[in-house]
Amino acid sequence: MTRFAERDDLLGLPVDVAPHLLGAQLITVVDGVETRLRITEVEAYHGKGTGPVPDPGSHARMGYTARNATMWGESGHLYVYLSHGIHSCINVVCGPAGEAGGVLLRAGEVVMGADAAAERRGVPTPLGRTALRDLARGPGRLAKAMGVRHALHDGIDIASGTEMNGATARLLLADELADVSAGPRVGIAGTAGTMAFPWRFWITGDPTVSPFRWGRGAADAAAALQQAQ
DNA sequence: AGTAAGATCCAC
DNA sequence: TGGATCTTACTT
Repeated sequence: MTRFAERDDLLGLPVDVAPHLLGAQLITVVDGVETRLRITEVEAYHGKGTGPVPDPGSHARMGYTARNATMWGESGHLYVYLSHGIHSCINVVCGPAGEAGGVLLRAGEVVMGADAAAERRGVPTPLGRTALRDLARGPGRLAKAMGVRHALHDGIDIASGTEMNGATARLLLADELADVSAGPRVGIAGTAGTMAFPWRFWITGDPTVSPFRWGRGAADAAAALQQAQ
């Protein structure tokens, strides 16, 4: 925990950068309130033309669109998108400008500002052990707990720490690589959600890691695979 | 213009 | 297990 992430730290392929974000801290200051999150679970997403193989599960799989524009920009910004019309989710953009890629922050432990996070989540305080564990367990909960919203903060820069709509965000890197496990991504249809893309990474044994759930297409693919054997 | 599906969460 | 809730992107 010695220094903030710079743009160059995030210049690699998302799948290579992702494990290094485990154990790092995302720090937000929203309307003067600081919250710190120890990141425990992430997923890598590439774009069209990014990396040696195409990623069929990425928002940027088909190329540049208005929605995924931030993914194509320079590293160190946050791609914040709306999921299912309800939930904001946070990605750390990786790779050089002109190449799409990001690391989705799926879960973490709130290590500072838990009361403010609970208020944003609508969770009653004081927080019990389970409520504290669940505060940022899942990508939608995580963004809400940190006060980051799609409409306000898509594109916010964590490398410069520049303010955007009342918020700043930074990333404090971990000193050492965590004990990392890898597996299929959550909620992704088809092959992209199977072990063909083991691009979900988490800190082994950490209680804040979100419970695994097969994506619809992934479940179908797995069933078809079982059938074939 | 219409529609289907979605990187999710919560209550039943 | 299904409904909420709405945006995006693809089809007619």
